[in-house]
Amino acid sequence: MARKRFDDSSCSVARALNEVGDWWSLLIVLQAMYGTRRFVDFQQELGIARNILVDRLCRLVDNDVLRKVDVGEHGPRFEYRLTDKGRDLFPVVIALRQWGDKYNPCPEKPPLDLRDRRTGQPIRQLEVQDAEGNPLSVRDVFVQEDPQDDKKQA
Amino acid sequence: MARKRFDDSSCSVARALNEVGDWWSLLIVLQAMYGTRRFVDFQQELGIARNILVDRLCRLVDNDVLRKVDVGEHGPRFEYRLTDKGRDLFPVVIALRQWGDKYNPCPEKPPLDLRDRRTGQPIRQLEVQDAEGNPLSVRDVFVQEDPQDDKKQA
DNA sequence: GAAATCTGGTTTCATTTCGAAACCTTATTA
DNA sequence: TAATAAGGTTTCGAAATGAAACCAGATTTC
Repeated sequence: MARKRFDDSSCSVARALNEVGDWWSLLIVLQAMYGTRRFVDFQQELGIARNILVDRLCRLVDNDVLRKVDVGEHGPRFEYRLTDKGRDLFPVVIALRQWGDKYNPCPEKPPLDLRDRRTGQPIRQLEVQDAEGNPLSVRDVFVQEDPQDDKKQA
Repeated sequence: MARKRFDDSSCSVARALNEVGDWWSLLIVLQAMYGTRRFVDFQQELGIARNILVDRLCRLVDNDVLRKVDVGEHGPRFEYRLTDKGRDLFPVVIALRQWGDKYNPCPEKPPLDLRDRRTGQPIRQLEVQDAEGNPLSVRDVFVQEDPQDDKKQA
């Protein structure tokens, strides 16, 4: 892909977006979190063009977000399953979902109600927190400059 | 834009990606969180083409993620500032950053060290939690079906 | 055992989008 | 008066996208 890429960027957000920052990749990961595993199912549930889906699945596999597993006992069958790295996108997806629910609720339906399987309770609102668990806003944080200048521990 | 859009999608993640799900929008928001406000600064710091930047800024303004403020006392001057909605993308950005730091660390530099302005301590790792604050993985959650259909308990 | 089907793709091609560079307009400064 | 700055717009070639047709191996159906 010839879009400007950021493989080399010193910003890890940019590098993360490099892997899952296009229109489809994160939706594919989301579908996978819902349990979708097979090519045709991704295709139908997302309504994505097949060639694009191939491209994205390959890229996600290359980036170790998904694993392609041959389950073909009768006929060609493959499954695309989340890796640990892929599952670790859970907070990203949840953060996006909560933001979407807050600012762009669907007028008809209520938002999807995600709950803890164990207790049946809704999950908590994600928030950025300080070391003690107090909520932090954008303005409450700063970037600690490279501590190698002043001799700090490693 | 003629990419498949999801304005109508019942999935709030899809609707969120609709607003900030392209290559540049979230990076613009990130820059804004770092304090960038002016057109030329976004352009130079991100290395984005000017026409694309115009398009994305307009879209972010339309979607109420940024506000365009005329600060032109002498000559044309505008600032693009985060709205509350834009600032609420903070957890999304942090989730992406932490994921990127974990799986795609920059080999040379250490990751950006975000700290709490008040205490100087690093911020906490984001995690999805249940009502009591215990961590939840993808597999620990389920989608509560619309409770009006069947009278189920949790 | 031949035909239709399912799965997981490729290929082709028209339409969009991207990115770079040139240009434009208003206003300020040298 | 000329040069510069800010914030765009225009143009154009290159790349990505999406739809639909095609393909190939294996399998069920008749």
